[in-house]
Amino acid sequence: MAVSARRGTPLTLQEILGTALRLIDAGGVESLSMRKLAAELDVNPMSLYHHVANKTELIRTVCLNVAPTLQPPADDGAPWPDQLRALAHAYRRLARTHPGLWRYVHNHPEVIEPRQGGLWEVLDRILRAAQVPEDERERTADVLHAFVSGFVLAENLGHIAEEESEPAFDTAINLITAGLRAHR
Amino acid sequence: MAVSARRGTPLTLQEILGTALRLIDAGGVESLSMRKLAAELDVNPMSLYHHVANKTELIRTVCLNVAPTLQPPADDGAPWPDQLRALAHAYRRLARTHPGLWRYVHNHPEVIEPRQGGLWEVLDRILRAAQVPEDERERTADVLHAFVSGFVLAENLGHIAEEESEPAFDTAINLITAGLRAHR
DNA sequence: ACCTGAACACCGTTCAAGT
DNA sequence: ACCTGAACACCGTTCAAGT
Repeated sequence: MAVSARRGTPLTLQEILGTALRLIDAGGVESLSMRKLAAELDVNPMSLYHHVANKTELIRTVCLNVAPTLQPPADDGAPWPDQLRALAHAYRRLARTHPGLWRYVHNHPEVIEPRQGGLWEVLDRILRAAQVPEDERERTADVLHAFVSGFVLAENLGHIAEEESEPAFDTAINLITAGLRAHR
Repeated sequence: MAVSARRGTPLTLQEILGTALRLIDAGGVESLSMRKLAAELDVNPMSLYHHVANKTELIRTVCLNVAPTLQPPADDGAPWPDQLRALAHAYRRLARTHPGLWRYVHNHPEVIEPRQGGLWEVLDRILRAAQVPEDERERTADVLHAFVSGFVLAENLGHIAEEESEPAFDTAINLITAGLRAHR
């Protein structure tokens, strides 16, 4: 059995992932160390390696657990600009809930490869509704994703003042929809 | 005098900065360590601290040295969409010359605070030419910067396929100019 | 003035040993 | 099966000592 001397309960993967996410939310991925995580769990650092191959895989697992939290809004029949705004809003919300983790994923996109979550399907549907020609749709989706995540990252890093946040988000979405409309 | 036993020449700040930039260009900021840098310079790790306060300050100095390399194109009287494209192009070029360093700055904007380089002045001039109303100009500049750097980061991270790079850049710029025009 | 070696407080991870 | 301690190869940085 060999339960930890310092704890009554055996260590579980869920416990590890939960605590890791908490530490990441608190101080960003940079602040997460295997040794600190183990201390937080009141366990020997090396015990973690019985549940997880290494640090990279641990972070990746945390990411893959959080990713499905993004629930891209379903097609409610609203005009496409409204749906685009709603999608961007959902994306931004997730980023704000886990800023450190989101920043990590954004800088290590390979972690979540291939493009996960209904996000890309929904985006494609919206671009179709916006009558973006088929041969430009994927490219346009890439560009829009880069634009919105660029904005979200700017916010995340405090590059955009708190009280400017909402009006700037409006400006961003309006610019995109106006651009798409003109492109039609 | 006390010149290094292993080297004939005394260590200079310029030499340190140059080698640091070379290592960063080769492997990103993550791969730069004081100890590796010292080894590359054939010097004791601790000698570096005679020329530089610490690692963060070293990287910051490298950044501040590279930043002026961005020469935002001067006002040549061309239509504003062309000037906007040229500005974005210059920005993107710098990012491609030093991908690792650019990524670092982009994720640590405080390094270059306040907004450096003629970039922001030029951007403001262009938005004026595009007849963006005065009270929206700063906000719009923030959004455009976030958009373009979002795109550049996506490229930087290999999120956009090599052969898609140029057409995607076109799509990005066209979307922005179309959006600005409609907003007028 | 400039350089250095030893030392400290951190990392991630391997491996052999404990229950 | 699960946990652990000692050990290794890395970090950044301080400090006292060398020339």
